[in-house]
Amino acid sequence: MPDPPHRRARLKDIAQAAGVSVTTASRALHGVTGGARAPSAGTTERVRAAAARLGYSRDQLASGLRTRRSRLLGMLVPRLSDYVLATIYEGVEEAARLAGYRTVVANTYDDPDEQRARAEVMLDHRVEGLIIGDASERGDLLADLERRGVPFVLVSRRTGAHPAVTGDDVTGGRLVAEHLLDRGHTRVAVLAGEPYASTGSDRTRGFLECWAAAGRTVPADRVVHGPFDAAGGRQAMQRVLDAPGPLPTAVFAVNDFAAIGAMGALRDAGLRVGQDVAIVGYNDVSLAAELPIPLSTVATPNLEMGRRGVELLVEILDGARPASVLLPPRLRVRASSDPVQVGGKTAGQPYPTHEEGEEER
Amino acid sequence: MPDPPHRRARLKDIAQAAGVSVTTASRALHGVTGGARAPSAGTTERVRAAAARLGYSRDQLASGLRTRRSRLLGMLVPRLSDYVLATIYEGVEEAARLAGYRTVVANTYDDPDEQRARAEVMLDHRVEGLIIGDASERGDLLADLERRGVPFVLVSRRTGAHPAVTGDDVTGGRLVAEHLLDRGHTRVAVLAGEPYASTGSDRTRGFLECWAAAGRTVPADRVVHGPFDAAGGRQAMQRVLDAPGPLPTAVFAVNDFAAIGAMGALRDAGLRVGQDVAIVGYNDVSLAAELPIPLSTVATPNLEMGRRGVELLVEILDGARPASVLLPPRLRVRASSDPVQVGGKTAGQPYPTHEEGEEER
DNA sequence: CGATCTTGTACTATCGTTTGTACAGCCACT
DNA sequence: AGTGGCTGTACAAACGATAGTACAAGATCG
Repeated sequence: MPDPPHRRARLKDIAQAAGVSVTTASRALHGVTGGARAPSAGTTERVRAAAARLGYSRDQLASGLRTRRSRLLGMLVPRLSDYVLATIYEGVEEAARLAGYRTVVANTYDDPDEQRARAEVMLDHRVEGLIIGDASERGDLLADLERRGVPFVLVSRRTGAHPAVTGDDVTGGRLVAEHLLDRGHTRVAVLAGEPYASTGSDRTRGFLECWAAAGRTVPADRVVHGPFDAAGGRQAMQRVLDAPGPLPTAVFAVNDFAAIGAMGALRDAGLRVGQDVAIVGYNDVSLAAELPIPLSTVATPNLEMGRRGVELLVEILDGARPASVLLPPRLRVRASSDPVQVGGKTAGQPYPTHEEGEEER
Repeated sequence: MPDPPHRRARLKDIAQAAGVSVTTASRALHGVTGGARAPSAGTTERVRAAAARLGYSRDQLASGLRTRRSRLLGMLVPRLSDYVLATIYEGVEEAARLAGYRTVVANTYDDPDEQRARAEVMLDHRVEGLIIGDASERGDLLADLERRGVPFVLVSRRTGAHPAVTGDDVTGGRLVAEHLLDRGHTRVAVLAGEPYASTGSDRTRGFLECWAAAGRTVPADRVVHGPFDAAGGRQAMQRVLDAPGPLPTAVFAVNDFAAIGAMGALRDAGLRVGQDVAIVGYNDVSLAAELPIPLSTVATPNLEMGRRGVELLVEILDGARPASVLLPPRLRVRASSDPVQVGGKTAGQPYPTHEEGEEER
């Protein structure tokens, strides 16, 4: 027999069933705060039983209205179909749950207007804080939020002095440069991602600084911006290939998917990835190790980033002013930049080989 | 100068500023329903102006409490870092917004307990309906929801007679079988995905039925179950390669990421994808076309699936009993199953070639 | 054995919004 | 000129839960 449709039990029903007042029912079900007294053990037991029997569950809308606490955190991402951000969100969701919060998430497609609109909707829902995964140099949302006193943290990308949890992208870029220098490369191209995202620009900067420190240069037309996906990587790579001058022997793509797209473009141009051209990506997406030509890349602790983001935000909600967090990157060398792994044949001079990619899981 | 921290304007403040009652302010800001009368044009204008000036925005908690309408839809997914589900969610979010709803989403990791727990939390938040992207043969959540009168639709996977929006996976499997038969393959393996998910099992069934109809059989140990990701695909492929008997000349993986993992395993075994072994995936993820060896696959309209899911749910909320929707799949032949595209060399006998993969965007 | 303290419970106001109804003013009509 | 119909506004009661406080009963003390 179906229940009367959509009639969830209210606290009043529980109280009635247990023969107590709503107040007592409320206090029996959830710990007592403040100076009020707790119901007796017997009463508590009766209320609990009644609640279980009637399938009671608290109405979060009403509860939140009264307590002025939504226990809700909002997250903004460029888009969830981006594996990296989706993974970060998984970390956010997990940590938020542990901390007693729920989360909502919205795609902003890196559009400042969307970003603002989605943030406002979340604030209408009285989220207690925001986790911003799409911080960008454009738009004034962050300054505005700060002025209004809305608690927030950045994850993945940083900008300005706002509290952020990011990978140490400058170091990551440097690791890649060191690796490629170590393998004897001199002509290199960088697929640098979107110019407004710190992830791409920091990785690029770290790379170029290290490269320059080794006394080598990268011509300006060999640093190409483009979207963080396979199609974007393919296009950017194609632009490099179409440019005049000798082809690069190594490519650094600041994103694995862009790297995969670039692999396609290289192959179409008749070049063998890992032999004629080395390529290194960034993020170590789960796919990277499983590709036909496994992709060298830099691992970033994405789940961890999400978790730490929530922790930081919770600290801020508790009134602290925590410092930003930089998570260490880790180079994973695979066949795409290591001719030895690809089958022994070397491209040009033989490179020294050393295994760095110790797996963790 | 910072506003008094965290003090959003309430309707009362607007009313005061405009010199009217809260009632009138409420009616001026949002259309009037029922038998009540609308404020005059002048009043409405004054209220609107005050609201804009004070930066008012309705408190959804309070509003929802009073109206008993949260305008919130909940979606359950196995995990958002699964590209396919993330894309479906993008469609859901978009359509929900157009229909005046907001959405929340939760990962269930295909765990029945998580699934139930997350659904309950959403119902506590008074979501008006659920979009279930992780329907499985296990667990009794759906029957339970139905009994309780909770409106829901399934997307991506179907089960039982519940209203669902899915791809026509049986037909999709058949398309792949026809393609491989057409190319003259006789020995085939199927990487069939998780046994509890209709996506995998329907695609497998469609494939096997068509294959059988052509008078060919697939030995039981050539139909291997496993996770829908690259690592799962690699493992499943490895199991096929390790089995006794002659190697298959074609592989159907019911998921693109599994197909990519399988490509890795094949390559490790010294087999050339697209020449020695044909491989076809499923979903046409954006990566598939950009791979070094572009992957043949079956395109499923994922965004559309999400959108239609919301439409169906909204119809249900309006009291209708809409029929399930099957979206047509589309075969995209690329180099991984077409030796001509791979560079002219054929594996065994020459196959007829025909281009089917007209792009849309 | 009466006064005080403790303990458990209920009463009541409140969060911000919406909505049924009451009411005051105004116009037009007979 | 009196009545009826409109119109625009305000009052007050919800929605469901929580928190401060008041109050009744039992325990404890001199």
